[in-house]
Amino acid sequence: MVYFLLFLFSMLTKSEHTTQFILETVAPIFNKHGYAATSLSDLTSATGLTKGAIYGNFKNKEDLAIAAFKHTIKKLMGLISDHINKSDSPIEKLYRIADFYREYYPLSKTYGGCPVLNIGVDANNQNSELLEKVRVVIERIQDQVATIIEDGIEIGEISTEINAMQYAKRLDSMIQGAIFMTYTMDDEFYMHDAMNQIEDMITNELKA
Amino acid sequence: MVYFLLFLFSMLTKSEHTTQFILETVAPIFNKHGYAATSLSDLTSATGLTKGAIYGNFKNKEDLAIAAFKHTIKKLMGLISDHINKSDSPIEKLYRIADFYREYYPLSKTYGGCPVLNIGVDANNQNSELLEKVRVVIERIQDQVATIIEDGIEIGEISTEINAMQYAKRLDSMIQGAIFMTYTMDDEFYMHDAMNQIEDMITNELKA
DNA sequence: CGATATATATACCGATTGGTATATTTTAAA
DNA sequence: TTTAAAATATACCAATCGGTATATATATCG
Repeated sequence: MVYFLLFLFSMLTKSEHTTQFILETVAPIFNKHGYAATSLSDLTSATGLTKGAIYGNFKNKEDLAIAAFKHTIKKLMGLISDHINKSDSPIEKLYRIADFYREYYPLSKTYGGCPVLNIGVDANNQNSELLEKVRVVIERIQDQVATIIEDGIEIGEISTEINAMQYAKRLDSMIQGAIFMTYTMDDEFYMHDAMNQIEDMITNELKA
Repeated sequence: MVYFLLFLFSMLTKSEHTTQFILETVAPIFNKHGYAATSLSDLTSATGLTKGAIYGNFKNKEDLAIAAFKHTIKKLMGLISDHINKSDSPIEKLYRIADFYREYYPLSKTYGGCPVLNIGVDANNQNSELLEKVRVVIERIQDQVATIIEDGIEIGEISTEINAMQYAKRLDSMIQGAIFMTYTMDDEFYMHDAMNQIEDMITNELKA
């Protein structure tokens, strides 16, 4: 009975809540330190739980790292989707992507950095399963941007000359470069300059 | 006597040769796996030496990692300088930078990846001393590119409208983004597309 | 409440970690 | 060739690693 009421209100059982709590606490640590440099003791001291609790909710360290990555991605993708979908116009959505990333440095810091960049670099040559998850996320992001561009072409907002997927990849690459530079140099110039450049590209290259 | 002859021929004593050998063997490992994920046993088994030999040549693991990073940077910077300096014209030098990076993926793989990207991400939130070395390298690269642009402005090859340092940072950011995407997706499209874009920028924005 | 199931804590495992003190080997110079 | 010094190997250290078996505590439900 109590279980049913709990389920109605929060959609989470007590144990599911613990799982979520672990993910939320642990994700920034994996994101900041990388897989190998994150020890179980880091995780127990951060959560205040013991290894027993953690291994009761996750099979092993790798499974936890993968779940933590997915957890952060889900949150970030939700935020950018919300921001983009405040407009219906494809070209406006593209401007909104640039607008979103202008605040990405302080925002992503909350999650311990950009998970695509950090886990992407960390997993390469190290953890093929985690790397595959990053690749899937990148492909999903690019598909979404390419779809926006294609929609824009269809309704005549964007030039028919544009190769949607190629352009989506180009934008993604520029954004990731700006993220890396901003974090490494601790200087938001890179992010803001890249977004200025992307807005110019939308105006001068994409607009029909 | 024998020492003097050795010095004449190779400019390296036996022990200096060992130091160089360790660096050359160890640098790609640190570059691929990151600092924390590289263990002393990885290094001893790769070099065929023992911990005694390694700690006889380097103070500790961190010092070795820093020396290894500098070692790889020195080699890569030498290669790009050689490539660029085949031309005297600033605008040609910029085209030559794009040309160099077209082959950067297979080239940098030899060294275990791009040290700026890999160590930059790995050292962030982990190793402030190593991060500082990466920042110094990035600043040096940007200074060199900015100087080329300034030279181009001075001799009338490049538009006076251009902010040299800002443009150097923008190019650097785009290149690093292309490196990250190329490595993470294992797809040279990103690198080649970015270099096409950069060549267009040189032609359409920089040229006087 | 009492019984059962679930979740968490405790205690422990062998293996590995970075690092060091010392023994041994190799090198350089007389 | 002998000797002193430098370089390398060996053996060891306490601490920590990821993981597990088991004990304990906490929910859940009849």
